[in-house]
Order: sequence, then structure tokens, then C-alpha cells
Amino acid sequence: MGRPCEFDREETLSKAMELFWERGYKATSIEDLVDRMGIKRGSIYNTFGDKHSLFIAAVEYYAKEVTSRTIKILESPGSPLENIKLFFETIVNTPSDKKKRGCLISNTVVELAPHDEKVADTVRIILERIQNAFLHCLDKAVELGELPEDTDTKVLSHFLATSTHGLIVTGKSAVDNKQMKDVVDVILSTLH
Amino acid sequence: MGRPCEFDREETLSKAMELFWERGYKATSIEDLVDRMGIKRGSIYNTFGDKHSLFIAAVEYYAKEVTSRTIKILESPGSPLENIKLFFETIVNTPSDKKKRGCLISNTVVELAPHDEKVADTVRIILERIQNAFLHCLDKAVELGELPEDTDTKVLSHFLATSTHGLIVTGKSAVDNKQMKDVVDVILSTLH
DNA sequence: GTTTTAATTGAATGATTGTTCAACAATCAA
DNA sequence: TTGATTGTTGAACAATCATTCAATTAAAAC
Repeated sequence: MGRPCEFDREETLSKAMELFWERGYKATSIEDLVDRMGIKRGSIYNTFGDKHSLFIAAVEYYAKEVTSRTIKILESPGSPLENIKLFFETIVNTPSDKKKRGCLISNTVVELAPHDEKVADTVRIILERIQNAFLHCLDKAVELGELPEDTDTKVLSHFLATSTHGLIVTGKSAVDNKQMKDVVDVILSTLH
Repeated sequence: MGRPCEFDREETLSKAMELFWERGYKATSIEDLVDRMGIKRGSIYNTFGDKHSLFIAAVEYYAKEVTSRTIKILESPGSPLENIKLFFETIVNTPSDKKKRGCLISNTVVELAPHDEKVADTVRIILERIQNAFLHCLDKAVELGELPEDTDTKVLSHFLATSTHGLIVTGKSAVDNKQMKDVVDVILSTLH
């Protein structure tokens, strides 16, 4: 009962997420959010609580919408090693203007995680999800004979997760595409 | 002539750098800087200009004092491959509380470089310096027969620079030391 | 000792920050 | 129709932000 919402919760949250993704947490003001989300201050506080809560909701939305889609590449049927290759090619083939946003999770790790426990916990769960996707993918590769039986898949999954971070940071500064493709080749060469 | 400075420029700049390193640009206020640097607002503006200029000075000071020291590991005499190993071991062996600060350059790439051309230029030069150090180190390794003649040292140097970024971001979130050591082993395994 | 030059100081600036709130509007149950 | 309930709205809040400035202090030049 009561007056019904005039906006779609997910739609506005998506817009907030985009803004945090582009600018980071501190550099995004409530006024910026009001402009982008298309709803008034009161409605934001009413629906999402304060800025900090909204940010965490945005990060979780990012994980659900963006990260999940990337993880699905690793989980798709077919050759696991080919999927991992596809995963990194997707990162490299992102257009350079979008590449400058990097990844909301990596950005958050750098900007907030060290000083904000709540954010750190939120982000840690998402990072573990990515790492697990790598691990399962590698395990499947061993099962299918694409990797030797004695492969240390756990260590390799940690390496791939770290490499992902590295590529994203590199992409945010000097965005030389050939350079990044070469790096991906070296990363993939560790899987043989 | 005129009244002499009562503080040491480098000493206060060093303190400003430490604060930016710990908290980032946006999260550090002038008041925070006044407290940490031990000089009044006026003296800061007098000596370093505005906040943005002070930050760039701090980044350059970081490059001169911190980054240079790390690069010297790569340039020191003896086995180049051993030096690279030492380089990464230094990163991993940083105590975990200090590891959360990460690297001021990486942090700046993520927080500011995409939106701030002046900062981006400053940082790009420093990143190129690191990459060149890797390159020279690898070239020397080829000369000394530690790496095969046909090694693509340029590509490998890009890979090592990217890996450095990756390790630093990983260090800022879940700081499992064994995990990071394992990753370093994989990184180093590409050099054989 | 007077003048000149520059650093220090603390108060004040206006802009922006995140957040709250009272008045109003729209729906539902009675 | 009348309350109850909830969303919308825009103004207002105190706090903090980066920055400026006039008054003061200290040294060097004359």
C-alpha cells in the first residue's frame, strides 16, 4: 500500500553503478548521482540508504551483471583452455575508452578496500568467485587431458587472477593494444 | 633574502607523499596534510601551490625515492635473472600492513590517470622507467647466456610490468603471503 | 636603524560535501 | 469519503572542502 515507486530500482542502481565505475567512490557526489540516476536526493536515501550503502549495492550489482557475464565465459562448455583464452581476449578487446574505467572491483580494491572493512568483505567474496571459476576451469582442463595430471591448478588459478588485475591496471594507463595482446600470450603460455 | 624557511622542503614533501600513499588523492584533505606535514596551510600553498600540484610533486618524489630504489635492484651487478627474482621477492616480503598501501603509482593510475591528463603524463613516464629497467635487465640476461638468444625481451618486459601491477593489487585485498609467493614462482617460470 | 623581502599565522572565504525533513501527492483499506 | 501509508519534492542543514589574504614576524640589504 502507500504511493507506488515511480522508478525502477534496478534501472537506477545500474546508473549509479556506471557512475561509480567511471569515477570511483570519493569522486562521485550525491549531486552527480541525482543527475545520472534521474531521481531526487530523497528517493535515493529512501531506497538505498546513505552513499556508502548505495555504493555497496552498486558493487554487488556490478558483480551480478558484469562480473558474472565474464565468469560465464570460463564456465561455458567446450575447451577450458580455449575459454580462458577467450576470457583474456575479451579484456584486451574492450575499446580503449571503456578500458579506462577498468573493473569496478579492481578499482574498489585499490581505492577503498584497505580502509573500509565492509567494502573489503564485499569485494573479497567477488574476487574469490573469480578465482574459483579459474580453478574449476583448470581442473576441467586436467580432466579432459588439456593439462598434465600433475598440474598445480590452485597455484595457476591464483596466477591467472593476479594477471587479470595486472592487465586491467595496465589498460587504465598506457593503452597500447598490441602490448596487451603480447602480455596475454605470455600469460597463456604458462598453461602448457 | 627575506625571512628564511623554517622547515625542510623535502622533509615535508615526504610526509605529504606518505599520506597520499596511504589514503589516495581525494581522501586526503588539506587539513590532513597540515596535520601530517607540520606546517600551516599558507606555507603549503606558498611552497607547493595548490593540492593538485602538491600531489604531482609527491608522486615525483615517490618516483625519486621509492621507485628508484626498487629499480636499482634490477640494475645491480650480478645475475639479471636473480635480480628479477629479488625484485618480486621484495614485493611479496613487504609486511602486510604496508602492503595495503600498495604502490603510489599503481594507486594513482587507478584513481586519477583516466580523468587527469597531467597526472597521467607524470605517471606514464615513471611506468616507462620501470618497463625499461625490466627490458635492460632481460637484455643483459640474454647477453650473459641466462636466456636464449631468440628471447623476445620486449614482450617479456611488458609481461613483468603487468605482473607487478597485478601482484600489488592482489596484495591490497586478500593478503595471503603463500599465495603471492606461488604466483611469483609462476611469473619467474616464464623466464626459462 | 630603516627598508626590503619573504615566511608564518590564523581567520575568513565561498563552494561543495552528505544528510535530513516538513510539506505535498498518490495509492490502498476501511 | 476518510485515514493510513508511502513516495516525491525542494529547501535547508551542518560539516567539510580547497583556497585566499591581511597582519605579523624574521632575516638580509642599504
